[in-house]
Amino acid sequence: MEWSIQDVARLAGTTSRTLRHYGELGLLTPSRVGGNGYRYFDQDCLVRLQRILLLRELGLGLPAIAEVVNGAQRDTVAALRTHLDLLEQERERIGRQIESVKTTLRKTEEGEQLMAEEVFDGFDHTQYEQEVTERWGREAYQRGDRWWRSLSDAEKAAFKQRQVDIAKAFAGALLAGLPADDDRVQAITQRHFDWLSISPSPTRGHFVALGEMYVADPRFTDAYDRHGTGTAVLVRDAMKVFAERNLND
Amino acid sequence: MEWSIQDVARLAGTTSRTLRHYGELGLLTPSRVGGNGYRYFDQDCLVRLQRILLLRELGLGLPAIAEVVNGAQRDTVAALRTHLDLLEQERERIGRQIESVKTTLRKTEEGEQLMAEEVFDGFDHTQYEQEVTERWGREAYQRGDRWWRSLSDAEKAAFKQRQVDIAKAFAGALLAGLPADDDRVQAITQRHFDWLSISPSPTRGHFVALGEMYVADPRFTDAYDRHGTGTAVLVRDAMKVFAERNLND
DNA sequence: CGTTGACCTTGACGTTACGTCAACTTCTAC
DNA sequence: GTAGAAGTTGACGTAACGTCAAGGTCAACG
Repeated sequence: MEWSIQDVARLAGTTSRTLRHYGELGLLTPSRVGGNGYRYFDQDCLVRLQRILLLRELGLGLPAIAEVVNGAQRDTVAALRTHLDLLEQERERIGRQIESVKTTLRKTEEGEQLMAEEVFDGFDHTQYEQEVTERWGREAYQRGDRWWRSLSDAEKAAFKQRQVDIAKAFAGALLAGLPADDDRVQAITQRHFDWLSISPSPTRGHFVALGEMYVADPRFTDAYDRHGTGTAVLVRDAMKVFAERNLND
Repeated sequence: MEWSIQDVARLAGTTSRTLRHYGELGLLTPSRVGGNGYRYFDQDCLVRLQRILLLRELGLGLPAIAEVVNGAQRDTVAALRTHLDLLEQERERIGRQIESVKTTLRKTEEGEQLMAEEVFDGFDHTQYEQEVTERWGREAYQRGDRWWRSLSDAEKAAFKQRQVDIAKAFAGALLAGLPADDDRVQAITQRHFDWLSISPSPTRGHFVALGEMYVADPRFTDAYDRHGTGTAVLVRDAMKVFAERNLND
């Protein structure tokens, strides 16, 4: 089963523009892109979109959402459980808001003095951003951290050095004016892929999304562009080509 | 009792910048401005801010919120009741969302096929804008009703007669096959507008909404269609054209 | 009395998450 | 085969603030 971009937009109560936007950010990659460029989405995409919209409603920014749905939680089921938790919390918050308004209503009717804090109980919903990133951040961080700390100092240094070497190689390719689909660039991308594959092996969509993140997240672009401005963009393009040639979804 | 801008920001879980922004838009004027330019807010301001934040959470744009809190609902208590209703609705929507996610969770765990519509049940929260403006229209009608009952019998009779004259004129135009944007029809609409303006002068949106009410409310359609079937529809269309040409929002 | 630090002001420009054309291609259906 | 709905990629616009910059105000403490 497969849906067109308009189908999905209507189903989710959003617009096709929004879906394309999410595509650009590597948030929601179509499961299939036709030879004509048309985007098609499958069931997994729908579940992913459900998660995205949930997180958005909880007030998270799109980059934060990207980190959550791309990186951390490979386990969809666990992620959905967390979402349920947050939704319950949200419902409870609405409940507190209702009580607030009821109080305001009653006291206004009776001309009674009302207390400032109770007027706004349940109104601050900026808490979620923290809560969510904390929850997922902790999890992702712990996984990464455990792995990282399991390395010896020499291994750590080697890992860092490999990233620097690869970044330099990309920067050199950029300087030489090589296109993303050049064989030599793709060879570097293979090294890059291997380097990333030390952690659980990524699918095609995953790899492409990772590429998009490079140009979106300043932390990553810095790591690459310090070796030459524009390197990060080349890396992303090269990753896209690499994914199409070598990975299956 | 009086609060500084920072006090209010902290109480409401927002920022001072936001409060200043609302001030610029005429959404929330400080109850007092010191000789030094400092803004101070009293209890009424807090209640007003509560309403603003509520409407914002329901997805309304700031101009729409301005219309609601400035224009129509002078009666704070009635407004708060409406808000309570909307909040209950919102809570119910969250409930539907929770069910959606639960379904997704269960079916994902069991590897079952999931249905597209149920994945996104409760996700579209664009409905509120409509709902709120609709209610605002109803409320405006009720205000009109109170005004009506305050008139003497003679005044009521005169008012009715004018309506009948206008309705007959519209019916005649309909019989002659004139379109809504015909000058003669628009002249009648001007009379109609003047007739309505006896009650507080309407904005463009208000006038158009009133037109829509004519075809929705049987009490009104009767009053016009008795002079010829289809008159109410013509009236609505003519009002729309008139509003576009002569009224500003 | 001076100064330190928290708080206030008014601009003015930056940012996020899309909305909204524009210009063009592609599928669907009579 | 032609209309019309739906798709594409840019590119620019916008709403609701965030974020400086440059400066005035106020309580308090030494």
